[in-house]
Amino acid sequence: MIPYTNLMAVLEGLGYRATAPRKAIAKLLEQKHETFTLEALSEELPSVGRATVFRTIKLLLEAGAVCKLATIDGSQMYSLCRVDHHHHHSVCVECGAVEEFRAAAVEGLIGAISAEIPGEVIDHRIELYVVCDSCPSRGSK
Amino acid sequence: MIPYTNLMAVLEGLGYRATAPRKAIAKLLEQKHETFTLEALSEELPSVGRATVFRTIKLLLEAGAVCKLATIDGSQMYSLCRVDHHHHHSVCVECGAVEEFRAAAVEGLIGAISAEIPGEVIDHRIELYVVCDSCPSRGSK
DNA sequence: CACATAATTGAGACTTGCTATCAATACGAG
DNA sequence: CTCGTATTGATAGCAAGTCTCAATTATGTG
Repeated sequence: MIPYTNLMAVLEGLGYRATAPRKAIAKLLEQKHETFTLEALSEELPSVGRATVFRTIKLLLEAGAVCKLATIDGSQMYSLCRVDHHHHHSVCVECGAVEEFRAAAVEGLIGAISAEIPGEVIDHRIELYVVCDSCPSRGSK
Repeated sequence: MIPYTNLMAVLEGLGYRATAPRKAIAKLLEQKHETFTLEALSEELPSVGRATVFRTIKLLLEAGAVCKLATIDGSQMYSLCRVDHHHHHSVCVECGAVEEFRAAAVEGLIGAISAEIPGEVIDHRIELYVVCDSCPSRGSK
């Protein structure tokens, strides 16, 4: 299965019902290439109740189809995952565009650092904040 | 100046007055080797108003003497910085103990990744989640 | 040291982001 | 088509943090 191009299928695969609100959310998300906040998403879907938007994103988060990221100032934002393996994100601080990357080197580095710090490393979080090529302050290359 | 062993001096250096509430907060923080939440900190200092605790931590955050971290589930926590250069954190998910590390390799890696992703990397966030040696599920080594 | 004054404090109202409740509704297996 | 259960949405609630403003306190100056 190509995992996250069909969010409704992901939810149905987990036994959730295909309701109209969920379909609307899935459809909107599949077209999103930027980070979003739950509040903003809810505003884009006035026909769907706030609580349902929040609940559905939570389901997708548990399913691994959506990631929760931290902004540069620490607040929360979300992003659709287009790959199903472990990955990290680079986020444009101006437009919110998200890229997913998987650098084998990252995992190697984590391993190396693990050896140097006390305790057992069980998880990690890496986020890069960028200004993307199409944003004004860079000019389109 | 050894930067963050004397938090009150940091604040005074920035022109802030040495008030009793600030001294109490500074003294408590200097002894903390674990992450904390603002709420918890406020509870530990019943003699200081909630708003003042929050405001003072915000000043220390701006001064770079305190860092804001994300828990493994994305919520916020804070930690005293004991070094004044760029660094990252490893946090014990059980007891909250924080270690600061600076791996030159990290910066090298970020540089290498920068070359591979579109846009200009302007900042990054790396956090390791560990179970430290003195926590029950590891046993003290 | 006493004063003037500007910074600071604290109680509590408010905001923001998210979760829980529960009666009404809609999905979908049979 | 029918029924049982999952789901919905309006709203109340909660957690974390900020704002307001009158009262208080630190500090430079005389």
